[in-house]
Amino acid sequence: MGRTVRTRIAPSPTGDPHVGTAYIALFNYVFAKKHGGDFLLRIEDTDQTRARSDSEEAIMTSLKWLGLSWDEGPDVGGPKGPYRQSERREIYQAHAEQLLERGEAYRCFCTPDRLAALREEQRLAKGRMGYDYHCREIPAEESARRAAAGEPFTIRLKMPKEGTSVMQDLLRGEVRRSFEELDDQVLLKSDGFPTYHLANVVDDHLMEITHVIRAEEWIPSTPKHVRLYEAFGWEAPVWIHMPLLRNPDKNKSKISKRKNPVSLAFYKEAGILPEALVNFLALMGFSFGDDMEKFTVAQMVEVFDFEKVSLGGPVFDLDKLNWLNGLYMRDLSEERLLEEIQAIWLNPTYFAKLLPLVQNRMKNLNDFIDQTAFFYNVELAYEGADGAALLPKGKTQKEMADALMGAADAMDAMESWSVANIEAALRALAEEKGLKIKELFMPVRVAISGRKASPPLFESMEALGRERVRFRLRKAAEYVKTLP
RNA sequence: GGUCCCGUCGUUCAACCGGUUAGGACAUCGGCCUUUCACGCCGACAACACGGGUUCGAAUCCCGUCGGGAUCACCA
Repeated sequence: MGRTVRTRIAPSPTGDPHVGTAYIALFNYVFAKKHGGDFLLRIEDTDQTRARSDSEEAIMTSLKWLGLSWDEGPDVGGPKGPYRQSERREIYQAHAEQLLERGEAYRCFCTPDRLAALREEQRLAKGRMGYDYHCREIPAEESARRAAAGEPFTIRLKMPKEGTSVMQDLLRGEVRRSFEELDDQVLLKSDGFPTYHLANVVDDHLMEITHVIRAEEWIPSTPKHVRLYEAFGWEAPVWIHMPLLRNPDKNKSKISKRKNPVSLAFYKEAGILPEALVNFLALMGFSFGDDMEKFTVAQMVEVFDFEKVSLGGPVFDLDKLNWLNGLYMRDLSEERLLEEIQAIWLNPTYFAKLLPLVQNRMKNLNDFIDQTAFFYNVELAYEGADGAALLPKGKTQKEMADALMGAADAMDAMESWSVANIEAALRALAEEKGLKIKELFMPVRVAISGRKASPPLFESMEALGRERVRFRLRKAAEYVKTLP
């Protein structure tokens, strides 16, 4: 020991900052601080096709909002930078090259088509899945010649074909897995970018990460990482796999945006205080001791120990979060309470957004309150005559539930949140579902405003924000199933 | 399906490496407080997945079964 503890959170900027990211970040942060170590932020943007431009900044904003600040990262820099993987391409290429020279890896010239066909074949045969070593034995000279000739290739790690991989997990003990079921993982893609596996191991080593605290879903691929450390001749970090947050559905599946709000932005819009959210996240798996449930991150740092972490997949339960948040609300000073409310809703910026939407509908100043009420809360009640409009004449519950869920998905899928994009997405959806415009727009209007009469639909949705809109569309989809 | 991980009230977290009427919290249901609601307080309901072992004694240790989850990409 004696080495400074260093942990990291390594999110991929592919969308809205995820509650699971905050969850894992919290434990990384707390563990590092407990041991007087460093917590770093590294952006894993090696997938050029999925990265979203504004996502990285949103991630940083959200983590800061929660009070989880990093000692080194893309914004603050640090001695082991850069902290953005897209800026480290040469490093990965050099390391892949090194593995090639050592005979620990090889070039693979298989096309995506061939690999897809192979997978399909294996799936049908119900046999062993994974790469068939097709290119593993290509002689070095031939491999070099084909590469030089411009033939596209990936670089794969040579895994042992037999034997057992052993990994020590701090929380779970020894985890063994036979090499026979592990194939030769691609390390460097044909576009020259590394896969997670390579980038992650290289960076963790170069950044001197001592403890890898990540989600359980990584357990199956950890043997590949262990093998990589061996291939490089490096010392592996301590592995710690946290349980996965779960949906409140029957099976407790891994938390997902189709079933549960997962965006940190949603919780902020829902009026949750950051200290309550982070406290709640801590409760997922961790017990403070003495039945204490309300505590700060600083207090958690004091007492933290992985022995106080349990492994069952915790269900993310909004009820308890809201109760906890209420506790924090009551503790707030009037000054701070006022500040918070002003910051989120009662501010000129937000008013400026809403006023144009309702001005010509107003007969007096007080109408503003009535007509914009739905912009200031999260969940709407659909009982009553207006709610019944979620189900247009001649349409079935199933059809409309499907359409509303489709709308929720469409809202998520669009690149940037704008009035024009919202409208285009909804028109496309109506077409796709075979609905008349009003058969879709009225239900959507009711879903997001709770009323049949509302300010302009797309502008209202835009002002409401993506997350609340998606939440309401999902809720309306559930509600419509209960309609007569 | 193969492999791996997990398994205490509906949910969450306890019960130190075997001995408890299995505890706290959320939710639910009662009651008190209160013009109402909320808060607060009091109370009720409610769990060791199942089957074998080991042991004087098992929620706790071992094995099996069942259940759930994750994973099997040129995504992370």
